[in-house]
Amino acid sequence: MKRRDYGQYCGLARALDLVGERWALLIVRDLTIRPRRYTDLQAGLPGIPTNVLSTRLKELEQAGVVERRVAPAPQRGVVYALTPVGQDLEPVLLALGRWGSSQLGDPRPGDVISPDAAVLNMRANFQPAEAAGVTGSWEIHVGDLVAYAVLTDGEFESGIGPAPGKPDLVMTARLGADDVPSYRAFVKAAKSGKVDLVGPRELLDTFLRVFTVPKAA
Amino acid sequence: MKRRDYGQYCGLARALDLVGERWALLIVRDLTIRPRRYTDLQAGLPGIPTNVLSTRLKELEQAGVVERRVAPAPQRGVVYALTPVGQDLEPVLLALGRWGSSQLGDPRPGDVISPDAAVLNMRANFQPAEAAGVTGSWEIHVGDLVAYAVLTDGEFESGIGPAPGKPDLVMTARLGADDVPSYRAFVKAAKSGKVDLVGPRELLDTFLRVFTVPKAA
DNA sequence: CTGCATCCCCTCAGATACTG
DNA sequence: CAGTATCTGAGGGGATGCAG
Repeated sequence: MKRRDYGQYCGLARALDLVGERWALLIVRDLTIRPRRYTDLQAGLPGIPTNVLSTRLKELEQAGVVERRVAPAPQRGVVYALTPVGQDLEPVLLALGRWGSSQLGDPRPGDVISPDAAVLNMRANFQPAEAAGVTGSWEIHVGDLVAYAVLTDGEFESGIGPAPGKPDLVMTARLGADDVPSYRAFVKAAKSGKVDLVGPRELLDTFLRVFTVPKAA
Repeated sequence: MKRRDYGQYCGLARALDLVGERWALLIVRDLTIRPRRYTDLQAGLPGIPTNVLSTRLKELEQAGVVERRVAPAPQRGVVYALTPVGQDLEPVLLALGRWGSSQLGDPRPGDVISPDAAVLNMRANFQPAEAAGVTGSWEIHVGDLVAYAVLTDGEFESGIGPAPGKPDLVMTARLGADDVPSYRAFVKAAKSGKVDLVGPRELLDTFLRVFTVPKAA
């Protein structure tokens, strides 16, 4: 299998050789949330041709970024997961995601908003400095989307779906009719008080402090 | 001009829409070092077809990443430079560069090593914590490549060519016959003492502390 | 000499259909 | 569920042409 490459001895060029092909980093994005099956990835990447997904998975596997596992008895089937090398891509995803977010205006009609994107966005907004020593758990509801964040003495974990265990604060955004259920929309709603809370109110401020980027001066 | 896009309301997807096309980030890489002319870019990106370079520059311009300037009297001609938005991509380049470097083995025959790659690599290795309060200037020679780094009370600047002003320390790597003149090769040489110095020896240790990533335990 | 535009070829993305 | 097979067309790779 001849892979075309940039032919430069350069970290950036090598990175692009490995994960620069179309769709590759979006596949990695979905896998950072949790391991997925083939059809999960298809569903999370609207518009990806099945042959491209198939090809990318093979390439990423060969690159040592993705691991193909045959799941054991209970559910059985094929599951794709990130290798440690693939997990090391998270800073890249966050850097790209932050930059892209700053270039992201209002959603255009037809834009899909996936739960994975929302969780990535929350992670990209995470402020480790503000989180130092903080413990707590939050559950986020925006439209159909449910996600959670758990802080254990500053250690951050997040994912799609209801929080594992009982969350300290459940937050449900009250969206306008036209609002798309994104992490952005949630934060916007939360900041303007358009959010229903189940739990202590102070934890909302904590959340906003730890999980949003402060406005530049 | 209809640009295909991922159709996701997601920072990462948007970033890839804007700078995810082939060659785009390598063009940005070269422009982070300094503004360039069309032919400079061609020379720095061996293998890029001229029509692709032309197309990318237009796309990047439209994306607000690159600015096309018509240089005034002295040299006259067209110069491409990064806009502030484009400069904000530096964390992305560094993150990708770091990851890619970790996946970068020995240079393969035919691999080109460009000065831009070397400077990006030095920047990616920069340790702000170690640099706090440090002032000094270094000039690096590896094969034909000359680059410099200047620290002014922790503020970091770097580029291709001889240092502006008289450098505190000039370092020239003694390469083996097979060694490719990369930043990596320089660091390797410097760490093993295979480097000729003009200036105080302690500054070499300072350099290695500030401009290399410490080995993980 | 710089700064592209044009042409041709061919790979690869995109879409759909189909199979173990 | 997890892909493979097949077709089409856009766009990358490479060479060349040409105006300012």
